[in-house]
Amino acid sequence: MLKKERQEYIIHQLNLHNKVLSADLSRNMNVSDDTVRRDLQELSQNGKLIKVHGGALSLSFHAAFDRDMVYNIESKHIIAQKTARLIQNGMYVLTAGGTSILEFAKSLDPSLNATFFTCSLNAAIEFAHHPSIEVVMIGDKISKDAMLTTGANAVQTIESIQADLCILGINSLDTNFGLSENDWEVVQIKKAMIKASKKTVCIGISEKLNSQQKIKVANIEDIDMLITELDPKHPSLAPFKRQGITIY
Amino acid sequence: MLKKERQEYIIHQLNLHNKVLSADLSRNMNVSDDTVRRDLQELSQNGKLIKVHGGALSLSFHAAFDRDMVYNIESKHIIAQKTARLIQNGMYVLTAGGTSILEFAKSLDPSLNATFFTCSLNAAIEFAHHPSIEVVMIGDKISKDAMLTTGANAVQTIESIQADLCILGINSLDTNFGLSENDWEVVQIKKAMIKASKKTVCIGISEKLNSQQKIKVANIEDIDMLITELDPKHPSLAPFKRQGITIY
DNA sequence: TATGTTTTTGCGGTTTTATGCATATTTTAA
DNA sequence: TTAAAATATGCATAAAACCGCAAAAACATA
Repeated sequence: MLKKERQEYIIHQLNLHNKVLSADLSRNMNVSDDTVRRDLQELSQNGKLIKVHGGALSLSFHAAFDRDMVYNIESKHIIAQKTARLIQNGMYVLTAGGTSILEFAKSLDPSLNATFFTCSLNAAIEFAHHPSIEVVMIGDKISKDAMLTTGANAVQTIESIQADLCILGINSLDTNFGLSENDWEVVQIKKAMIKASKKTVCIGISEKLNSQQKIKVANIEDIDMLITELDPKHPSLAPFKRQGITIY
Repeated sequence: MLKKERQEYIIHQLNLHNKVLSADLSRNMNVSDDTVRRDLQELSQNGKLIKVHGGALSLSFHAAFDRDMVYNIESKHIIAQKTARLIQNGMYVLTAGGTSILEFAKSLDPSLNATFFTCSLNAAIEFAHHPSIEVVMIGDKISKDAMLTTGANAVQTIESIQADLCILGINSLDTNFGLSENDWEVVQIKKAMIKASKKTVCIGISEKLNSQQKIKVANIEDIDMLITELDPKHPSLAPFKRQGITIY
């Protein structure tokens, strides 16, 4: 069994069960404990899983645990404020979920009048706290991992909207592969959102740039604008600018 | 069960019930008391919970205590547990919002398999924390006061559902005037929910009984069951029993 | 194909961690 | 005050992690 094969198997098992035991892995794959441990270590370093004594846990497991993670809060604040400046009175805006979106919702000008459509429960609640904007929740079955409504019904609803702007949190953005995700259902939603909007804005911390995930959401040319915590002139953003994306 | 997994479980239980008993934990997780104690100690040191003799308390416990609802927290717990017993595997359940509903969502048996439809953002989030139930969010414009989706679209969606049970939090219930509310939009939603369900259950603390509000949601004969914190035999419930409502 | 280089892997020995148990002590509640 | 329950403490044990190291495999390159 090849290294890459093994690691994919591990991730697969993790997606399936949310946890794996080192002993199980080494037995099932017929390799030594050390090899498994090295695999887990590597995957952990690449942020693919959480290594713990005796095995590993999936990332989504940890996410709920450390919701007080103050790690990137400063960056997200900057992003939120930049993004908030884009919204003008009377706009119709589509948004998905993610921490960046939540932060953005909190940063909106209190006097703003606009209409937000969202699939994210948490974003909807955040938007609803705003005194004057209108919030429309797009209904469907809830995907528990993402806390988003997903499914044919949601997609259909989105298709019936003509929005000015679509704001998406970045999971992975790459100049070649474009915007990608690893949850098929969520991808369907985001694709529909992009299609239903005149402009698409991607927001997220720069860490998420130049990485790929399993499923493509959009080609790089479908993205109109990119907002990170970095100054628009920052060299690491130049490749995206060359692809015709407005950096803000 | 891995250490981190256990600790995750403990935090989860705390978020749910605001307190945990060491004995319960060690039994549910099949580990020794010592292990649980060490976990609690570690979590306490990391500021994740407050350790007390016999178990632990959630950090937000005191915050929750300040709120006006604390007064009724015990009652709501009783109501929630009674209501949870009504739900059986395979059921389709419609629910609106309210604190009673939220408490109910937390009390569901972890092994339950059922499908919940709701207009309430907070309820949806609560339901989505459950490991196995399916949650469908009914979409539409969000009413900021109630944090519910309301409108023609939501009503139409509800009409397309054939539910076994409809669970409504009581705002006001009166033997003559029936169930009433003071928000017209919310009334439309609740009416639709009752119509779309085989049985309608009203839950809420007994304080809400024998009061009226502006707009009627349903006649008293449309209510099949009433759940309060009181014993079913309590005299103040007798008038409702006489109207043919099952008291539980 | 041969050859040198890098990567990957498994092994032995050591260290660390996790857990349960026995026992003594403290806390709780009747 | 007293019995029961919960906690702390020290210890034993097994499992897992770590650390080099050397063999094996994969790779590159002439």
